[in-house]
Amino acid sequence: MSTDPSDDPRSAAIEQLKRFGLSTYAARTFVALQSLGTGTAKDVSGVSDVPRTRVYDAIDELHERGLVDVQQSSPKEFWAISAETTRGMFEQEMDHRLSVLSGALEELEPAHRSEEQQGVWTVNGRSAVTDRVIEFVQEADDEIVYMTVEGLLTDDVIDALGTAAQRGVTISLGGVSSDVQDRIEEDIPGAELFDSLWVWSDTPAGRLLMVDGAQTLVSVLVNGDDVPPTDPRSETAIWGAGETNSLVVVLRAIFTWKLGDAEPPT
Amino acid sequence: MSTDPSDDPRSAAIEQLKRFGLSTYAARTFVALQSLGTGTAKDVSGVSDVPRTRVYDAIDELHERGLVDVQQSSPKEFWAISAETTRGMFEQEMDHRLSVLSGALEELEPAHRSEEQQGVWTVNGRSAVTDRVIEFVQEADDEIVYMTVEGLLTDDVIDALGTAAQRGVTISLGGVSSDVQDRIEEDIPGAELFDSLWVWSDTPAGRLLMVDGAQTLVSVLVNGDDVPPTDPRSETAIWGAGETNSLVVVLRAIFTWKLGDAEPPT
DNA sequence: CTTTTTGTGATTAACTGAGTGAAATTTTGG
DNA sequence: CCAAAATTTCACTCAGTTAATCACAAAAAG
Repeated sequence: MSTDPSDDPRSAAIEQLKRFGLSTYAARTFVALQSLGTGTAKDVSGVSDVPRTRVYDAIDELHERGLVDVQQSSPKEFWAISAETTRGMFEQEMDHRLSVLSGALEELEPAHRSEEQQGVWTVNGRSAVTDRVIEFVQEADDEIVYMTVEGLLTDDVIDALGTAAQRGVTISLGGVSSDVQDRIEEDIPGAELFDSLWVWSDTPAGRLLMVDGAQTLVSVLVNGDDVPPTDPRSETAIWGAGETNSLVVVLRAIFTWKLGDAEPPT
Repeated sequence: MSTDPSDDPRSAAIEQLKRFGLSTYAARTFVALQSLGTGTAKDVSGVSDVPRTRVYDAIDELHERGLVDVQQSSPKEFWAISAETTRGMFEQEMDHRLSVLSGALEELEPAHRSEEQQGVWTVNGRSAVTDRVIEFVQEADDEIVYMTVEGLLTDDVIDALGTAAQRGVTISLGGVSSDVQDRIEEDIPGAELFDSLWVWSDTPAGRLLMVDGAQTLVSVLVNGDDVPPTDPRSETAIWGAGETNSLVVVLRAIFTWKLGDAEPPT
């Protein structure tokens, strides 16, 4: 609020640079140089609130990272790389770090994951919930039942469903308004569309997913205490896995009944 | 050396997670959970050296970020998302932060950059040098002279040269062994290849670039004090811009003389 | 009902990093 | 060539953050 990116590009940039691992002085110095293009320690100190005597350390840090070039004269002059080059620089570093991380994590990952579970797990945040949905959809073998409200049927979910459909998975999709039905029929040919099962519209409804009758997820849109309802963080979900998981059992019963499926509950 | 990623995926992962903004406890906890798949505070504390009573705070942090799901029971159980999902999570966050950063920086960037310069700038590190080379090549209008040693003629540089060639820029390329010449002729049709100008091979040679007779760069491969010669960091360059820049004047003189160009030195 | 385990909160210690100032070096002007 | 001013480097203090420990409340297990 106090630092809206568009309001004050300075603080926004400084904030991000710090989070990318620069010290406060280095971040401030770089931003100052960015607007100056070129300048001495004095110039930098003038527009950046960095003590002049500390500008040199900051420059060292930046020079090491390749973000600033230095002119060996007295007074020394400093030159910041372009915004575009900066982006490329960090992009590369992040790519690298991501590879290291995921490589290491994969080595640690145990063989078996998320088979039979007793309890029910909770997830916070829309993107985390979406991730979980996609994960489950990707693991589907036979059948997917997915009920959702308009806004939450995003492209990535549709993609995952489409891929599953091609794999031969039966897909039942509920809660979709007629506007979007055309698109769905195009992207997911085999999908069977059904209407919302119950009083779905006036509640803070989210999504409802069942995969192979053994993995289920339910989400709601919370009018959080400090979070506006439009905020992506305002979605919370619970999920459970395994034939005998309580959440799974309940949802399977409901769906089997309502959709009039052939399979009887176990 | 003490923490080779492949030697110890644990510390490598923890290191990266911390750099991505997690606290030490959160990082350790996540890594522990990653190898456990699922576990209680006690379990986590056992394998991670995190005090048991602090595991809960760490989990809070991770749950906020969507990296861990929680089971509301007693004892609470925790579940870490898969390595793949973790990567996706951070990838998305980094993408976003990069956009914010480069957006803010572009707003700050002054109109004019790197026109006439008096001094000579220094750059450290191979990637930074390469960036500068590409930047200059992209700004070329008339003529590029580029002399380099084999290993430093990477794909991205070739791409940039190719683009410039299509723009109608004359390209002279030196120091390329006959092996690579075929490839060059294919990628950069108009390029004129010439042999190394002088005793180029036994020196710690790097590259030598001149653009439009007004922008030049010279690099050497330093056998750094603490840096092995193969290390990408071991390249250092100086560059200067402007018709009257001293480095530019010297190099232009040499090239004009050696290549027998029509243009006389100013 | 007692004992053990689990979860929450408060408190202390250690450390990193921002900020300050003095000393050494270099430049500039006489 | 010398003196004054500025530039640069270095050492130190202080504050804020975070790791770590401890004490206590709540809940399960026996």
